Amino acid sequence: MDTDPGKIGAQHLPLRDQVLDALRKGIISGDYPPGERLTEDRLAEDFGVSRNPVREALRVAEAEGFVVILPRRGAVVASPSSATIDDIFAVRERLEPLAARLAAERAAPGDVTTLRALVERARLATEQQDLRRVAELNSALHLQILEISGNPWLASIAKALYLHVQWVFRMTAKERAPHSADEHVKLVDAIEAGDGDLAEMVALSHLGAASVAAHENTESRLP
Amino acid sequence: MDTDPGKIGAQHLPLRDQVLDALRKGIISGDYPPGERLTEDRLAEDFGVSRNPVREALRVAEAEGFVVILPRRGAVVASPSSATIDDIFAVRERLEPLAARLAAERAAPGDVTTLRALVERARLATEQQDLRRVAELNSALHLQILEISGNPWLASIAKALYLHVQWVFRMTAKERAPHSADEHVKLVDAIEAGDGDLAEMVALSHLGAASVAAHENTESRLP
DNA sequence: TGATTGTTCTTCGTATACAGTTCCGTCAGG
DNA sequence: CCTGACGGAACTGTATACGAAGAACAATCA
Repeated sequence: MDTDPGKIGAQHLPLRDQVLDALRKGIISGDYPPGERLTEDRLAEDFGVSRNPVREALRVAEAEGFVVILPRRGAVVASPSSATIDDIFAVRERLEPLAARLAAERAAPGDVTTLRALVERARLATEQQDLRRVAELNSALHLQILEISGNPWLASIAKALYLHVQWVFRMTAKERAPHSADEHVKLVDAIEAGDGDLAEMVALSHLGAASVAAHENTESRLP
Repeated sequence: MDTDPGKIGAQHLPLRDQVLDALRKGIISGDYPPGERLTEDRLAEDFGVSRNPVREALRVAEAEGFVVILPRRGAVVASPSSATIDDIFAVRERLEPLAARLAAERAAPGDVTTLRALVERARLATEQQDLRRVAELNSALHLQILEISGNPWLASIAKALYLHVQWVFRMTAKERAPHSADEHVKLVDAIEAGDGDLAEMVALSHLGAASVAAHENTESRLP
Protein backbone atom coordinates (compact mmCIF):
# COMPACT_ATOMS: atom_id res chain seq x y z
CA MET A 1 0.00 0.00 0.00
CA ASP A 2 2.36 2.67 1.17
CA THR A 3 6.02 1.95 0.73
CA ASP A 4 6.75 5.64 0.50
CA PRO A 5 9.95 6.03 2.52
CA GLY A 6 8.93 9.56 3.35
CA LYS A 7 6.27 8.53 5.83
CA ILE A 8 7.28 6.22 8.61
CA GLY A 9 7.09 2.91 6.83
CA ALA A 10 10.59 2.23 5.59
CA GLN A 11 12.65 0.45 8.24
CA HIS A 12 12.30 -3.03 9.62
CA LEU A 13 10.68 -1.95 12.86
CA PRO A 14 7.11 -3.14 13.26
CA LEU A 15 4.72 -0.47 12.16
CA ARG A 16 2.94 -0.49 15.49
CA ASP A 17 6.13 0.52 17.27
CA GLN A 18 6.76 3.34 14.88
CA VAL A 19 3.19 4.44 15.26
CA LEU A 20 3.53 4.32 19.03
CA ASP A 21 6.67 6.43 18.91
CA ALA A 22 5.08 8.94 16.59
CA LEU A 23 1.96 9.06 18.72
CA ARG A 24 3.86 9.61 21.93
CA LYS A 25 5.94 12.26 20.28
CA GLY A 26 2.86 13.94 18.89
CA ILE A 27 1.21 14.01 22.28
CA ILE A 28 4.25 15.19 24.21
CA SER A 29 5.03 17.86 21.68
CA GLY A 30 1.51 19.17 21.83
CA ASP A 31 0.57 18.34 18.25
CA TYR A 32 -2.22 16.33 19.77
CA PRO A 33 -3.38 18.53 22.63
CA PRO A 34 -5.08 17.12 25.74
CA GLY A 35 -8.69 16.28 25.13
CA GLU A 36 -8.14 15.86 21.40
CA ARG A 37 -10.13 13.04 19.94
CA LEU A 38 -7.99 10.38 18.36
CA THR A 39 -10.12 8.37 15.99
CA GLU A 40 -8.46 5.31 14.60
CA ASP A 41 -9.12 6.36 11.04
CA ARG A 42 -7.61 9.76 11.57
CA LEU A 43 -4.42 8.38 13.11
CA ALA A 44 -4.17 5.74 10.42
CA GLU A 45 -4.30 8.46 7.84
CA ASP A 46 -1.89 10.75 9.73
CA PHE A 47 0.72 8.01 9.83
CA GLY A 48 -0.06 6.47 6.48
CA VAL A 49 -0.85 3.03 7.83
CA SER A 50 -3.91 0.88 8.27
CA ARG A 51 -6.04 0.78 11.37
CA ASN A 52 -4.55 -2.37 12.86
CA PRO A 53 -1.16 -1.02 13.88
CA VAL A 54 -2.89 2.10 15.15
CA ARG A 55 -5.16 0.10 17.40
CA GLU A 56 -2.28 -1.83 18.88
CA ALA A 57 -0.32 1.33 19.50
CA LEU A 58 -3.33 2.94 21.16
CA ARG A 59 -3.66 0.09 23.65
CA VAL A 60 -0.06 0.53 24.73
CA ALA A 61 -0.40 4.30 24.86
CA GLU A 62 -3.37 3.78 27.14
CA ALA A 63 -1.36 1.50 29.41
CA GLU A 64 1.31 4.20 29.55
CA GLY A 65 -1.22 6.85 30.48
CA PHE A 66 -0.95 9.03 27.42
CA VAL A 67 -4.45 8.44 26.16
CA VAL A 68 -7.73 7.52 27.74
CA ILE A 69 -9.97 5.09 25.94
CA LEU A 70 -13.68 5.45 26.48
CA PRO A 71 -15.55 2.28 25.60
CA ARG A 72 -17.33 2.62 22.29
CA ARG A 73 -16.34 6.24 22.14
CA GLY A 74 -12.73 6.05 21.17
CA ALA A 75 -9.50 7.49 22.45
CA VAL A 76 -8.75 11.00 23.62
CA VAL A 77 -5.44 12.47 24.64
CA ALA A 78 -5.19 12.35 28.44
CA SER A 79 -5.51 15.61 30.35
CA PRO A 80 -2.99 15.74 33.15
CA SER A 81 -4.17 17.79 36.07
CA SER A 82 -1.98 19.29 38.75
CA ALA A 83 -3.10 16.46 41.02
CA THR A 84 -1.54 14.06 38.53
CA ILE A 85 1.66 16.05 38.70
CA ASP A 86 1.75 15.68 42.47
CA ASP A 87 1.11 11.98 42.13
CA ILE A 88 3.87 11.54 39.60
CA PHE A 89 6.39 13.46 41.63
CA ALA A 90 5.50 11.49 44.73
CA VAL A 91 6.52 8.34 42.89
CA ARG A 92 9.56 9.86 41.22
CA GLU A 93 10.86 11.04 44.58
CA ARG A 94 11.00 7.43 45.64
CA LEU A 95 12.37 5.92 42.47
CA GLU A 96 14.94 8.31 41.10
CA PRO A 97 16.94 8.52 44.31
CA LEU A 98 17.06 4.73 44.24
CA ALA A 99 18.26 4.86 40.66
CA ALA A 100 20.96 7.33 41.63
CA ARG A 101 22.10 5.10 44.47
CA LEU A 102 22.25 2.04 42.28
CA ALA A 103 24.04 3.95 39.56
CA ALA A 104 26.62 5.11 42.09
CA GLU A 105 27.13 1.58 43.30
CA ARG A 106 27.36 0.01 39.87
CA ALA A 107 28.67 2.60 37.45
CA ALA A 108 31.57 1.50 35.28
CA PRO A 109 34.22 4.07 34.37
CA GLY A 110 32.78 4.31 30.87
CA ASP A 111 29.38 5.18 32.29
CA VAL A 112 30.83 8.07 34.22
CA THR A 113 32.55 9.32 31.09
CA THR A 114 29.23 9.33 29.27
CA LEU A 115 27.57 11.26 32.08
CA ARG A 116 30.39 13.78 32.27
CA ALA A 117 30.15 14.34 28.53
CA LEU A 118 26.43 15.03 28.80
CA VAL A 119 26.94 17.49 31.63
CA GLU A 120 29.68 19.26 29.71
CA ARG A 121 27.60 19.53 26.55
CA ALA A 122 24.72 20.87 28.62
CA ARG A 123 27.04 23.49 30.09
CA LEU A 124 28.11 24.58 26.62
CA ALA A 125 24.54 24.74 25.42
CA THR A 126 23.65 26.82 28.46
CA GLU A 127 26.41 29.27 27.60
CA GLN A 128 25.04 29.52 24.09
CA GLN A 129 21.54 30.09 25.41
CA ASP A 130 20.31 27.09 23.45
CA LEU A 131 17.61 26.21 25.94
CA ARG A 132 16.03 23.57 23.80
CA ARG A 133 19.29 21.70 23.59
CA VAL A 134 19.87 22.08 27.32
CA ALA A 135 16.53 20.47 28.02
CA GLU A 136 17.34 17.62 25.67
CA LEU A 137 20.70 16.97 27.26
CA ASN A 138 19.29 17.10 30.75
CA SER A 139 16.72 14.51 29.75
CA ALA A 140 19.43 12.36 28.28
CA LEU A 141 21.36 12.61 31.54
CA HIS A 142 18.45 11.51 33.66
CA LEU A 143 17.57 8.65 31.36
CA GLN A 144 21.19 7.55 31.23
CA ILE A 145 21.36 7.37 35.00
CA LEU A 146 18.27 5.20 34.96
CA GLU A 147 19.97 2.88 32.49
CA ILE A 148 23.11 2.68 34.56
CA SER A 149 21.08 1.67 37.60
CA GLY A 150 20.89 -1.70 35.90
CA ASN A 151 17.35 -2.32 37.09
CA PRO A 152 15.17 -2.53 33.99
CA TRP A 153 11.93 -2.26 35.93
CA LEU A 154 13.08 0.83 37.68
CA ALA A 155 14.35 2.27 34.44
CA SER A 156 11.24 1.71 32.42
CA ILE A 157 8.86 2.91 35.12
CA ALA A 158 10.84 6.02 35.91
CA LYS A 159 11.26 6.74 32.23
CA ALA A 160 7.52 6.73 31.68
CA LEU A 161 7.05 9.06 34.61
CA TYR A 162 9.78 11.33 33.36
CA LEU A 163 8.18 11.55 29.93
CA HIS A 164 4.92 12.58 31.50
CA VAL A 165 6.56 15.34 33.46
CA GLN A 166 8.20 16.62 30.32
CA TRP A 167 4.86 16.56 28.62
CA VAL A 168 3.30 18.76 31.25
CA PHE A 169 6.22 21.11 31.14
CA ARG A 170 5.82 21.49 27.41
CA MET A 171 2.16 22.25 27.93
CA THR A 172 2.70 24.95 30.47
CA ALA A 173 6.02 26.54 29.72
CA LYS A 174 7.31 27.09 26.21
CA GLU A 175 10.63 25.61 27.14
CA ARG A 176 11.60 24.19 30.44
CA ALA A 177 13.81 26.38 32.51
CA PRO A 178 17.21 24.72 32.46
CA HIS A 179 17.37 23.44 35.98
CA SER A 180 20.46 23.90 37.97
CA ALA A 181 23.51 22.49 36.27
CA ASP A 182 25.21 22.54 39.67
CA GLU A 183 22.94 19.83 40.94
CA HIS A 184 23.72 17.68 37.96
CA VAL A 185 27.42 18.07 38.53
CA LYS A 186 27.01 17.10 42.16
CA LEU A 187 25.00 14.09 41.18
CA VAL A 188 27.56 12.85 38.68
CA ASP A 189 30.32 13.50 41.22
CA ALA A 190 28.54 11.33 43.74
CA ILE A 191 28.07 8.59 41.16
CA GLU A 192 31.70 8.74 40.16
CA ALA A 193 32.74 8.54 43.79
CA GLY A 194 30.58 5.47 44.16
CA ASP A 195 28.87 7.12 47.12
CA GLY A 196 25.36 5.69 47.06
CA ASP A 197 24.13 7.56 50.11
CA LEU A 198 25.25 10.88 48.74
CA ALA A 199 23.88 10.19 45.27
CA GLU A 200 20.53 9.32 46.74
CA MET A 201 20.49 12.48 48.81
CA VAL A 202 21.46 14.71 45.92
CA ALA A 203 18.87 13.11 43.65
CA LEU A 204 16.20 13.62 46.27
CA SER A 205 16.92 17.28 46.73
CA HIS A 206 17.13 17.71 42.97
CA LEU A 207 13.69 16.15 42.65
CA GLY A 208 12.41 18.39 45.39
CA ALA A 209 13.50 21.46 43.48
CA ALA A 210 11.99 20.14 40.27
CA SER A 211 8.75 19.44 42.05
CA VAL A 212 8.54 23.00 43.32
CA ALA A 213 9.30 24.34 39.86
CA ALA A 214 6.68 22.11 38.30
CA HIS A 215 4.16 23.36 40.74
CA GLU A 216 4.91 26.97 40.05
CA ASN A 217 4.59 26.36 36.35
CA THR A 218 1.47 24.31 36.38
CA GLU A 219 -0.50 25.42 39.39
CA SER A 220 -2.44 28.19 37.77
CA ARG A 221 -2.65 26.85 34.29
CA LEU A 222 -4.14 23.42 34.56
CA PRO A 223 -7.61 22.20 35.45
CA MET B 1 -18.99 -15.32 15.82
CA ASP B 2 -18.98 -16.76 19.28
CA THR B 3 -21.67 -15.56 21.63
CA ASP B 4 -21.40 -18.69 23.71
CA PRO B 5 -21.65 -17.42 27.28
CA GLY B 6 -19.57 -20.35 28.41
CA LYS B 7 -16.34 -18.95 27.02
CA ILE B 8 -15.49 -15.43 28.00
CA GLY B 9 -17.72 -13.49 25.66
CA ALA B 10 -20.79 -12.63 27.66
CA GLN B 11 -20.41 -9.26 29.35
CA HIS B 12 -20.05 -5.85 27.80
CA LEU B 13 -16.34 -5.56 28.47
CA PRO B 14 -14.21 -5.24 25.36
CA LEU B 15 -12.99 -8.65 24.34
CA ARG B 16 -9.39 -7.52 24.34
CA ASP B 17 -9.62 -6.75 28.06
CA GLN B 18 -11.13 -10.09 28.81
CA VAL B 19 -8.46 -11.74 26.75
CA LEU B 20 -5.80 -9.79 28.62
CA ASP B 21 -7.23 -10.87 31.96
CA ALA B 22 -7.41 -14.47 30.88
CA LEU B 23 -3.91 -14.33 29.48
CA ARG B 24 -2.45 -12.81 32.64
CA LYS B 25 -4.27 -15.35 34.74
CA GLY B 26 -3.07 -18.16 32.53
CA ILE B 27 0.51 -17.01 32.81
CA ILE B 28 0.46 -16.36 36.54
CA SER B 29 -1.25 -19.64 37.25
CA GLY B 30 1.32 -21.51 35.24
CA ASP B 31 -1.06 -22.73 32.56
CA TYR B 32 1.25 -21.00 30.15
CA PRO B 33 4.69 -21.77 31.54
CA PRO B 34 7.70 -19.50 30.98
CA GLY B 35 9.18 -19.96 27.55
CA GLU B 36 5.90 -21.23 26.12
CA ARG B 37 5.24 -20.03 22.63
CA LEU B 38 2.07 -18.04 22.35
CA THR B 39 1.01 -18.01 18.74
CA GLU B 40 -1.82 -15.71 17.93
CA ASP B 41 -3.88 -18.43 16.35
CA ARG B 42 -3.51 -20.69 19.33
CA LEU B 43 -4.56 -18.01 21.82
CA ALA B 44 -7.40 -16.97 19.57
CA GLU B 45 -8.64 -20.52 19.63
CA ASP B 46 -8.06 -20.97 23.37
CA PHE B 47 -10.21 -17.96 24.12
CA GLY B 48 -12.68 -18.40 21.30
CA VAL B 49 -12.01 -15.04 19.66
CA SER B 50 -10.34 -13.82 16.51
CA ARG B 51 -6.73 -12.72 16.17
CA ASN B 52 -7.30 -9.00 16.58
CA PRO B 53 -8.28 -8.86 20.26
CA VAL B 54 -5.50 -11.33 20.98
CA ARG B 55 -2.92 -9.13 19.32
CA GLU B 56 -4.03 -6.07 21.23
CA ALA B 57 -3.92 -7.98 24.50
CA LEU B 58 -0.45 -9.28 23.68
CA ARG B 59 0.92 -5.77 23.19
CA VAL B 60 -0.28 -4.75 26.63
CA ALA B 61 0.97 -7.97 28.18
CA GLU B 62 4.33 -7.19 26.66
CA ALA B 63 4.32 -3.69 28.15
CA GLU B 64 3.51 -5.25 31.50
CA GLY B 65 6.41 -7.66 31.22
CA PHE B 66 4.45 -10.89 31.10
CA VAL B 67 5.41 -11.83 27.58
CA VAL B 68 8.33 -11.08 25.31
CA ILE B 69 7.64 -10.43 21.68
CA LEU B 70 10.37 -11.39 19.24
CA PRO B 71 10.06 -9.63 15.91
CA ARG B 72 8.70 -11.96 13.26
CA ARG B 73 8.86 -14.82 15.71
CA GLY B 74 5.88 -14.17 17.89
CA ALA B 75 5.31 -14.01 21.61
CA VAL B 76 6.69 -16.23 24.35
CA VAL B 77 5.90 -16.19 28.04
CA ALA B 78 8.60 -14.24 29.86
CA SER B 79 11.07 -16.12 32.05
CA PRO B 80 11.68 -14.28 35.29
CA SER B 81 15.10 -14.90 36.78
CA SER B 82 16.13 -14.36 40.36
CA ALA B 83 17.81 -11.14 39.27
CA THR B 84 14.39 -9.95 38.19
CA ILE B 85 13.06 -10.76 41.61
CA ASP B 86 15.73 -8.64 43.24
CA ASP B 87 14.98 -5.83 40.85
CA ILE B 88 11.27 -5.98 41.53
CA PHE B 89 11.70 -6.03 45.27
CA ALA B 90 14.08 -3.11 45.12
CA VAL B 91 11.31 -1.07 43.52
CA ARG B 92 8.55 -2.41 45.72
CA GLU B 93 10.53 -1.49 48.82
CA ARG B 94 10.36 2.10 47.69
CA LEU B 95 6.78 2.19 46.52
CA GLU B 96 4.73 0.15 48.94
CA PRO B 97 5.94 2.00 52.04
CA LEU B 98 4.88 5.18 50.26
CA ALA B 99 1.49 3.64 49.56
CA ALA B 100 1.15 2.69 53.20
CA ARG B 101 2.02 6.21 54.29
CA LEU B 102 -0.46 7.78 51.91
CA ALA B 103 -3.13 5.30 52.90
CA ALA B 104 -2.59 6.16 56.54
CA GLU B 105 -2.86 9.83 55.80
CA ARG B 106 -5.92 9.58 53.62
CA ALA B 107 -7.92 6.55 54.72
CA ALA B 108 -11.61 7.12 55.32
CA PRO B 109 -13.31 5.17 58.10
CA GLY B 110 -14.97 2.95 55.50
CA ASP B 111 -11.58 2.08 54.07
CA VAL B 112 -10.35 0.91 57.42
CA THR B 113 -13.45 -1.22 57.84
CA THR B 114 -12.71 -2.91 54.53
CA LEU B 115 -9.13 -3.59 55.54
CA ARG B 116 -10.14 -4.94 58.92
CA ALA B 117 -12.62 -7.27 57.28
CA LEU B 118 -9.92 -8.61 54.97
CA VAL B 119 -7.55 -9.20 57.85
CA GLU B 120 -10.24 -10.96 59.83
CA ARG B 121 -11.20 -13.21 56.95
CA ALA B 122 -7.56 -14.04 56.44
CA ARG B 123 -7.29 -14.95 60.10
CA LEU B 124 -10.26 -17.29 59.80
CA ALA B 125 -8.87 -18.88 56.67
CA THR B 126 -5.55 -19.40 58.44
CA GLU B 127 -7.31 -21.18 61.27
CA GLN B 128 -8.98 -23.41 58.73
CA GLN B 129 -5.69 -24.12 57.02
CA ASP B 130 -7.11 -22.83 53.75
CA LEU B 131 -3.80 -21.53 52.50
CA ARG B 132 -5.05 -20.74 49.05
CA ARG B 133 -7.71 -18.47 50.46
CA VAL B 134 -5.21 -16.85 52.81
CA ALA B 135 -3.01 -15.99 49.89
CA GLU B 136 -5.95 -14.51 48.00
CA LEU B 137 -7.03 -12.38 50.94
CA ASN B 138 -3.51 -11.15 51.57
CA SER B 139 -3.30 -10.08 47.95
CA ALA B 140 -6.60 -8.32 48.25
CA LEU B 141 -5.33 -6.50 51.32
CA HIS B 142 -2.20 -5.25 49.62
CA LEU B 143 -4.04 -4.16 46.52
CA GLN B 144 -6.68 -2.43 48.62
CA ILE B 145 -4.03 -0.42 50.42
CA LEU B 146 -2.67 0.64 47.07
CA GLU B 147 -6.13 1.81 46.07
CA ILE B 148 -6.59 3.74 49.28
CA SER B 149 -3.32 5.56 48.71
CA GLY B 150 -5.27 7.57 46.16
CA ASN B 151 -2.32 7.78 43.79
CA PRO B 152 -3.33 5.96 40.62
CA TRP B 153 0.20 5.87 39.24
CA LEU B 154 1.54 4.38 42.39
CA ALA B 155 -1.32 1.92 42.53
CA SER B 156 -1.03 0.67 38.99
CA ILE B 157 2.74 0.37 39.04
CA ALA B 158 2.87 -1.39 42.38
CA LYS B 159 0.05 -3.66 41.32
CA ALA B 160 1.95 -4.82 38.27
CA LEU B 161 5.00 -5.52 40.40
CA TYR B 162 2.93 -7.36 42.95
CA LEU B 163 1.42 -9.59 40.27
CA HIS B 164 4.86 -10.49 39.05
CA VAL B 165 5.99 -11.49 42.49
CA GLN B 166 2.95 -13.68 42.88
CA TRP B 167 3.73 -15.24 39.56
CA VAL B 168 7.21 -16.22 40.64
CA PHE B 169 5.91 -17.55 43.91
CA ARG B 170 3.50 -19.77 42.07
CA MET B 171 6.32 -21.01 39.91
CA THR B 172 8.56 -21.96 42.76
CA ALA B 173 6.32 -22.85 45.65
CA LYS B 174 3.01 -24.62 45.28
CA GLU B 175 1.31 -22.15 47.52
CA ARG B 176 2.83 -19.13 49.10
CA ALA B 177 3.52 -19.45 52.78
CA PRO B 178 0.94 -17.24 54.47
CA HIS B 179 3.12 -14.44 55.62
CA SER B 180 2.80 -13.12 59.07
CA ALA B 181 -0.71 -12.02 59.84
CA ASP B 182 0.73 -10.03 62.73
CA GLU B 183 2.44 -7.67 60.34
CA HIS B 184 -0.79 -7.11 58.49
CA VAL B 185 -2.59 -6.28 61.70
CA LYS B 186 0.13 -3.81 62.65
CA LEU B 187 -0.07 -2.23 59.21
CA VAL B 188 -3.82 -1.77 59.36
CA ASP B 189 -3.50 -0.44 62.91
CA ALA B 190 -1.06 2.18 61.73
CA ILE B 191 -3.34 3.14 58.86
CA GLU B 192 -6.32 3.42 61.15
CA ALA B 193 -4.32 5.58 63.54
CA GLY B 194 -3.42 7.82 60.62
CA ASP B 195 0.23 7.42 61.53
CA GLY B 196 2.03 7.75 58.20
CA ASP B 197 5.52 7.34 59.64
CA LEU B 198 4.61 4.17 61.41
CA ALA B 199 2.72 2.73 58.44
CA GLU B 200 5.69 3.35 56.22
CA MET B 201 8.01 1.65 58.65
CA VAL B 202 5.80 -1.36 59.11
CA ALA B 203 5.35 -1.73 55.36
CA LEU B 204 9.09 -1.54 54.83
CA SER B 205 9.87 -4.26 57.33
CA HIS B 206 7.05 -6.35 55.93
CA LEU B 207 8.58 -6.03 52.49
CA GLY B 208 11.96 -6.92 53.87
CA ALA B 209 10.60 -10.16 55.26
CA ALA B 210 8.82 -10.94 52.02
CA SER B 211 12.01 -10.28 50.11
CA VAL B 212 13.95 -12.72 52.23
CA ALA B 213 11.23 -15.33 51.83
CA ALA B 214 11.17 -14.81 48.08
CA HIS B 215 14.88 -15.32 47.95
CA GLU B 216 14.76 -18.52 49.91
CA ASN B 217 12.07 -19.85 47.64
CA THR B 218 13.53 -18.84 44.35
CA GLU B 219 17.26 -18.78 44.81
CA SER B 220 17.99 -22.34 43.93
CA ARG B 221 15.19 -22.96 41.49
CA LEU B 222 15.44 -20.31 38.87
CA PRO B 223 17.95 -19.69 36.10
C1' DT C 1 -41.51 23.13 24.78
C1' DG C 2 -40.20 18.49 25.56
C1' DA C 3 -39.84 13.73 24.57
C1' DT C 4 -39.05 10.41 21.05
C1' DT C 5 -37.20 8.72 17.08
C1' DG C 6 -33.95 8.35 13.33
C1' DT C 7 -29.58 9.06 11.35
C1' DT C 8 -24.84 9.07 11.37
C1' DC C 9 -20.32 8.37 13.14
C1' DT C 10 -17.21 5.47 15.32
C1' DT C 11 -15.58 1.73 17.73
C1' DC C 12 -15.40 -3.25 18.10
C1' DG C 13 -15.01 -7.69 16.45
C1' DT C 14 -14.66 -10.86 12.61
C1' DA C 15 -12.98 -12.69 8.39
C1' DT C 16 -9.78 -12.93 4.76
C1' DA C 17 -5.82 -12.24 1.90
C1' DC C 18 -1.03 -11.98 1.07
C1' DA C 19 3.93 -10.94 1.46
C1' DG C 20 8.03 -11.79 3.92
C1' DT C 21 10.44 -14.52 7.56
C1' DT C 22 11.75 -18.13 10.06
C1' DC C 23 11.71 -22.83 11.07
C1' DC C 24 12.06 -27.59 10.11
C1' DG C 25 12.26 -31.77 7.80
C1' DT C 26 13.96 -34.00 3.79
C1' DC C 27 17.17 -35.44 0.68
C1' DA C 28 21.46 -35.46 -1.86
C1' DG C 29 26.32 -35.63 -1.42
C1' DG C 30 30.54 -36.36 1.04
C1' DC D 1 26.71 -41.52 9.31
C1' DC D 2 27.15 -36.84 9.10
C1' DT D 3 26.61 -32.39 6.73
C1' DG D 4 24.51 -28.95 4.25
C1' DA D 5 21.41 -27.12 0.77
C1' DC D 6 16.65 -26.96 -0.61
C1' DG D 7 11.72 -26.48 -0.25
C1' DG D 8 7.59 -26.34 2.01
C1' DA D 9 5.01 -25.25 6.23
C1' DA D 10 3.96 -22.12 9.82
C1' DC D 11 3.52 -17.68 11.55
C1' DT D 12 3.78 -12.87 11.85
C1' DG D 13 2.85 -8.34 9.95
C1' DT D 14 -0.08 -5.71 7.41
C1' DA D 15 -4.11 -4.32 4.78
C1' DT D 16 -8.95 -4.36 3.79
C1' DA D 17 -13.79 -5.18 4.04
C1' DC D 18 -17.99 -5.89 6.49
C1' DG D 19 -21.53 -6.33 10.11
C1' DA D 20 -23.08 -5.13 14.69
C1' DA D 21 -23.67 -2.11 18.54
C1' DG D 22 -23.32 2.14 21.06
C1' DA D 23 -23.34 7.22 21.44
C1' DA D 24 -24.32 11.72 19.90
C1' DC D 25 -27.03 14.75 17.63
C1' DA D 26 -30.63 16.49 14.90
C1' DA D 27 -35.26 16.28 13.34
C1' DT D 28 -39.86 15.21 14.16
C1' DC D 29 -44.07 14.96 16.56
C1' DA D 30 -47.23 15.56 20.58
